[in-house]
Order: sequence, then C-alpha cells, then structure tokens
Amino acid sequence: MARVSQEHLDARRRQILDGAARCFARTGFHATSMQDVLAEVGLSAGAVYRYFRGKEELIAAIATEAFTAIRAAFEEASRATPPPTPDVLLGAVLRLFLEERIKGADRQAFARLIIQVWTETLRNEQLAETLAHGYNGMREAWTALVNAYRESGLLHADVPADHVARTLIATAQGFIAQQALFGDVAVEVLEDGLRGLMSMSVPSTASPTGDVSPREA
Amino acid sequence: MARVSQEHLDARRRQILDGAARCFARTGFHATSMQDVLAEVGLSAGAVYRYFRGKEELIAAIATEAFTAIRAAFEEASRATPPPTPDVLLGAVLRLFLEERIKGADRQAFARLIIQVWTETLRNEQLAETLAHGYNGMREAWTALVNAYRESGLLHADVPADHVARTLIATAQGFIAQQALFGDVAVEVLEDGLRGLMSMSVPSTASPTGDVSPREA
DNA sequence: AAACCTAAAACGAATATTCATTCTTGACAA
DNA sequence: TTGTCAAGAATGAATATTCGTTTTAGGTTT
Repeated sequence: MARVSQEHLDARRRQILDGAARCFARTGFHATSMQDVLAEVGLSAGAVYRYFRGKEELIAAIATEAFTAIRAAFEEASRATPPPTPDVLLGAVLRLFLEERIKGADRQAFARLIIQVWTETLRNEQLAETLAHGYNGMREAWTALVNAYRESGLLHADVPADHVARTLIATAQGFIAQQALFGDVAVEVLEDGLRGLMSMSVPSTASPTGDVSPREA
Repeated sequence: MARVSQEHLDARRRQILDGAARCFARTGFHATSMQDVLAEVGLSAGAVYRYFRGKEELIAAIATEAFTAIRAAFEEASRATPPPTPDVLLGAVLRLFLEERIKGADRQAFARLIIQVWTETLRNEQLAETLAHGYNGMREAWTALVNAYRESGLLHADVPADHVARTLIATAQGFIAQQALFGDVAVEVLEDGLRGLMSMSVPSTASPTGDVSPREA
C-alpha cells in the first residue's frame, strides 16, 4: 500500500477550494470556466476531478463553506454576555466578517463570494434550504437577544423583537453588499451609524404625515 | 419606406426585456441561455438579435434599468419635505421597491434581479461604475438629510452624518437581499425595527473608536 | 507495487450567434 | 378602394465555438 498521508489529501482539497474561491469571487460561479479553475489552482483536470465530482459539487462546497463562516460570525457575536448593545454587536459581526479571508485574495473577495452565494440559491434548492434554515436560526438567537434588551430596559418601543432582529441582520447584510460592491467598508461606519440611529428621538406612534399609509400584505 | 410603427418596435423591445428579465430573475444572467429567453419571449433568435446586439447588451440593458428603478425609489423617498424620520423614510423606499414589478413575474422577482445586478458588477466594469456613481449620489443626498436631522434636534449622537446615511442605505439593501432570498419581507418589519433601534438608549461608556462623547440619551 | 498526478487529446452536449429564407407591412399608383 | 411591391420584420436551421468531463498513456512519489 502506497497511499499519501491524509494531510496531503486535505491540503490538496483545500488548495482546490482556495483557488476556485478566488476564481468565483473574481468572475462569478457561472462565468468562471473549469479551465480557469485548473489554471488558478495549478493542477490538472484529472487531479481536480479526483477530489470533486464536478463543477456543481465544487460550487456547493464553496458556497456552503462561505455561508457557514458567515453564520459562525453572527452566532459568535451574539454569544457575548452580557448582550452588548447593537452597535457593538454588529460591529463585532462585521469585524469577524472582514477577517474572514480567501487565501491569496484581496479584502473584497469574501464579500463578493457571499453575494454570489445569495444569487446561487436561485438555482440550487439545496443551498437555498441551507441558507433559509441558517438565517432562521440567527433570527431566533437575535430575537432572544432583543428581548433581553427590552427586559433590561434598553429597548423602549413596543415593537416585535423579531422585527428588530431582522432589521439588525439586514443592516449587516447591507454592509456585506457594500463591501462587495465598493470595498470601502470600515467597521466604524456601521458602529457610528447605529449609535446615531439609537440616539434619535422616536416620534409619537401616531404620526400624521399622511402621504404614506401602512397598507401592505 | 415600408416600416412598422414606432410603437410596435417599442412594444417588441419591451416584450423582449420583460421576458428576459423573468428568465434572469428566475435562473440568473449566466445560467440562462439565449434559447430560454427566446422561448420565454416567444420570438425567434433573429428577431431578438435585431433589437439587441447580443446577450451582453441585453444583460446590460436590464441591469441598468433595474438599478435606475432602485435609485429612483431612494431619491423619491428622500425628496419628501419635511424630511421624515428614518423609519418612515426607509419604509417609503421599501414600499416603492416592492411595488416595482417585472411584468408577469412574482413579488420576489425584482429583488432577485437586483442582487444579480450586484454580482454582475464583478464582470461588467461599465455597470460597476454606474452603480458606484449612483450610490454615491444617494449617499450625498441622504447625508444632507441626516444633517437636517441633527439641525432639527432629532439626532443627538456626535457621529459623521455620512456614516448614518450609509447605515440606512445598508439596511435597505439588506431587506432587498432578504426579499430575494426568502420573499417574506413586509414593510412593517423594517419600520418597527428602526423604531425599536431609535428607542434604545445609547451607552455612555467610552467606545473603542475613541472619544465620541454622546450627549443625553 | 500501488496510489497519485500530469499532459494532452478527445468527447458530446450546450452555447451564442448568423444567415439564407419567408412572411408582413404600408406607401403609392391605378 | 384596390392591387402592387420593395423594404422591413421575423424565422429557425445551421454554424462555429466553448464548455464540462472523460480517457489515454506515461511519469512520479510513497
């Protein structure tokens, strides 16, 4: 028996994943050809097809891995005790996110990969379910956190905790989008922005602006 | 001259754009084949290629049109006088956004198209510039708006107005992403979420960013 | 010797695009 | 009004290319 060590196999697999991730972040899943990937990872077709059944499996592996990293960032930040205020919480999420890197790629690469994972859910139902399930978990954790805000007297408005949780997650997602599009995201922007919002006075619930009526199903 | 009426030409062009938009929203720009588009619009290849030089031009036309609609929603909402509070403002943006529809497609379709426009900027530099320029315009308009908040005493924290503006835009972008991914976005979620954030107390502890001295909460 | 990998060639399927052809339109002459 | 006819509009099978993948034979490492 002359087998290569398991570490070698793992390293090869990682080498492929990293190279493919660079390609995908650069040009997108479907505008990247397998030949692009082969050239980037520096391996032959036969080698790559030994580790992955095909392009779809490679995409699925990278997409799942990327989303898992995102989810971990959200959950790790929300585990802090006592619950930090939203600016600190989301700042931590974004900081973890910006630290997450694709080996050998620039700062924008991971964000670009993430927004492509979003679009890939259109085609890949399995991935869509993974994402839906993952986000539901985050929502629940963050809803509990918002409820803790209310109980400690930090949150005054009488609004569903779930709505606040979804809004916070949306803000983080938006900054991921901005990082992917413009690559100029600094954590302070988000932290300051949230502090600014939190410092604003809440208008009385019955605000007769008139031009917009809350009629939506 | 034996030509067909200009209205006919315009209608054909729109027919192609609408059908292609449905395809692209469903499966993405690059996973959609021209034959898919041809079948969806009910025209032959030759007919479509009379109106568009090729797939790239079709993609560019649809992407630009979609982003223009988004930008219009942001700007129309920000033109309201007096400046409405962020919850009302972003609520209006999201309402306008959810009204924007691709003819013959479901509620998620337009949001799905938008997130694909984001990813398309990776490949299309021209489109990337259009987006960067457009978002910069929105940022400036919204920064002015946040400054108006501060002057009217609504905003207390001493944070750059631009940071608050970017955070608000990020929140809207995040809800667009959620609508694309899960399709269950209601405007009230965003409105409640922002009201909740605005009702929270700003911590007075020194923040890691430096000597931001918050005033009364 | 067995597992790993390479390099190159070849594969069929799928792709975007073209082009020779047919159909349709509408201005104009009768 | 009616008939004519060329230009415009549309067709769809054919084209060349590119794609992902498999196969081949040979070489290298353990």
